[in-house]
Amino acid sequence: MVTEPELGAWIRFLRAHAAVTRELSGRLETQHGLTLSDFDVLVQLYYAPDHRLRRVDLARTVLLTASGITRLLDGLERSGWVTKARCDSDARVTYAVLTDAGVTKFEAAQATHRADIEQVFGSRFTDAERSTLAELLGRLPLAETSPACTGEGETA
Amino acid sequence: MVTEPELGAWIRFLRAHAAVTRELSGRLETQHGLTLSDFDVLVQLYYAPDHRLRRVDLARTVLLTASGITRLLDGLERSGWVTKARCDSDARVTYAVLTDAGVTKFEAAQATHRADIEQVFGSRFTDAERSTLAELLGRLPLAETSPACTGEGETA
DNA sequence: GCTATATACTTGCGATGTCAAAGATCCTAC
DNA sequence: GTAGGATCTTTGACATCGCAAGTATATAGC
Repeated sequence: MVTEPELGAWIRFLRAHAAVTRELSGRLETQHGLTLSDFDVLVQLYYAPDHRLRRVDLARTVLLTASGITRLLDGLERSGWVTKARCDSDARVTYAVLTDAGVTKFEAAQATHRADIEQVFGSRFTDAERSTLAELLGRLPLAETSPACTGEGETA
Repeated sequence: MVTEPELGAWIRFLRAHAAVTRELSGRLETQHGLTLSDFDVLVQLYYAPDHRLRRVDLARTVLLTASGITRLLDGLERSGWVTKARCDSDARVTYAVLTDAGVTKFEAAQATHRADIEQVFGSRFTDAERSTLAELLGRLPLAETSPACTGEGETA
C-alpha cells in the first residue's frame, strides 16, 4: 500500500470511510431497510422542532444536493415515514415532516444503529481520543454554510 | 445539528468525508477527467512492481468490490492508461498494467492532486496532528485482508 | 480421471447521487 | 406594477458502485 508520509492520513481517511461505511450501511440495510443517508435525515428530523425541516436546510446539513434530497425523501415518503408540508409564508419552500410512523421507525432503528456505530467505530477509541478525532475532523471544510438559515417567518 | 456526545466523532467523520471528497473529486474531474477512485487505482499501479497488479489485489487495497474494479478498469482501458495482461501460471487471473500513457497521465495528475489534497485536507493539521489522525483512523477495520496475498508463482 | 469446492473475473440489474435545466415563487428597484 | 434576479424544488440524463448470478479456471479428494 502506498503510504507516503504526507498522504498517509488522507489515504487512511478514504479507506476507513469506505470500510466502516460499507459495514454499517449493510447492517442498517438488512436490519431496517435504511440507507446511512436515510438514517441521517431521520435523525435530523427527529431532533428538529416539530419534527420538521425545510428541504434546503436538510440538504445543507446532511451534505446532499437539493436534488439528492428530493429523491431521498421520495423514498421516505413512499414508506410513509415523512410527509410534505407547505409553508404559509413562502410558497417555494416545502417542509419535510416526520410522521408518527417515522418517529416509531427512527426510534426502532436508532437503538441498534447506535450500537453498531459504537461497535464498528466508537469502541476503537477512548473518550479522549474520540474528542481529539472530532476536533480534528471538525476543522475540515463542512461546505459553505452561509448563515442565512435563521428560521424566518415560520408559524405553521 | 445533532451532536450528541458519543455520535459527534462519527457524524463529523461522515460530514467531513462528504465535503472534502466532493471538493477534491470536483477538482480532479475538471482538471484531469479522473475520479478519486481512478486516481487511487493509478497510484497503486504506479508504485507497484512492474506497474502491474492483480485485479483482486487491486480491489482489496482500494476497497472496491470485484465488479467495481472491472468497471473502473474498463474506463481506464478505454482511455488507454491501463491494459490487461494474462498470467502464465494461472489463467483465471488478469493483471492490470499501467501503459506508458498511463504513467504520463498519473504523473501529470499527481502534482496538482497532491497540492489539492494538501490544501483542502492536510493544511488544516500540524505534522503531529496528521500522525495522530492517521494513527486513529488506522485502527478502524480496513476490510478483512486475509493475508493470502502472497505473490505466488508469478514470473511472466 | 472426475467430481466438488474455491477463486478470479464479468455482467445484469438496481440503488444512490450529481449536474444541468426548468418551473414556481419571492424580492427589489424602478 | 413590472422587470430582473435570487431562491426552492423537481426532473431527465448520466455516472458510480454494490449484489447476485454466471462463466472460467484451479485445486483437492476420491
